[in-house]
Amino acid sequence: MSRSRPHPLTSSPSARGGTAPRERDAVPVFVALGDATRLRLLRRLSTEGPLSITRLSHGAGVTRQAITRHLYALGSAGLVRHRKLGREQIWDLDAKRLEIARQYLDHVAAQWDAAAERLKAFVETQEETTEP
Amino acid sequence: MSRSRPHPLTSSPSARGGTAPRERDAVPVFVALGDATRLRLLRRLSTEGPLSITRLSHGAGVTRQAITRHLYALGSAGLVRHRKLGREQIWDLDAKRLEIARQYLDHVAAQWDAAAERLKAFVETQEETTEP
DNA sequence: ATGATATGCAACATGTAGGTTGCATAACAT
DNA sequence: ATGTTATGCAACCTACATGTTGCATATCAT
Repeated sequence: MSRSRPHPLTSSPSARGGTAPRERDAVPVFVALGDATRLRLLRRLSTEGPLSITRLSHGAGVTRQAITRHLYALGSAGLVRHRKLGREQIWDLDAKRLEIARQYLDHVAAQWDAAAERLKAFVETQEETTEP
Repeated sequence: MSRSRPHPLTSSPSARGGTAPRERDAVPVFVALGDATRLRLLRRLSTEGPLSITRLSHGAGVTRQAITRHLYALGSAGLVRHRKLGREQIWDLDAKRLEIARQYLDHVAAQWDAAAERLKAFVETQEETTEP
């Protein structure tokens, strides 16, 4: 959809100016995404907007404290952030870091695109040398 | 770069035909990607082509057994596969599953794009409205 | 002031990821 | 036949992620 359009929110420095995202930077993002509860939190935040811990805990299947930890996990990966609002703590997506994460994903996907095509070409020429 | 071009290998059904990838399916992929050693393995496979366990172990910084485990971890996420070739075990990327993984990433990225724009619009109009 | 609500903090249990070492086995080279 | 190379298998260790419970504290509503 909006895949190759330059984003207005962030000027996307690292991926464009020649500096490809390194594995080291991508790892914590993937780690953060590697949990069903956290993915659900991200989806809720991306569809319902900013929410408090308590609201995010409802229907989550785990305790509020567990949700709190997941939120901080997402936070240290730079995917979400929070602000205090009265006695509530409101969490929302961090657009800036989200853009960076998106570039990681794009980068990985592009790598795989290239690899897939190399693989295709490879298979076409190598098919018979391996096995009967 | 090759982001919006329809892929020849797989006709990208899920992003088009309505079946969006669920979190449950994406989680193991992200888990597999959430490790520096494994990302390096994927990168090597995507640039150097199919390699044996021993070759993948060289310069990896950990033991061969550790690499073996990482490879099987990537394998159970469907990102790589292996075949026996003499006394060697050759690992390579699994193009089919890779395409599915790529769609996950695209889906997530698209979600975030939309959320980012909603956020932008939200901030522009909501700056003063605190609570419902 | 008082009770209800939202969160913070800390201790604890448990599973498992990631790594190691040691030895066994299979396939190759000579 | 024999040594070398590539891998398999298993036991073991350690750190940490995930979840819990219990209690304390801050904020709100009345």
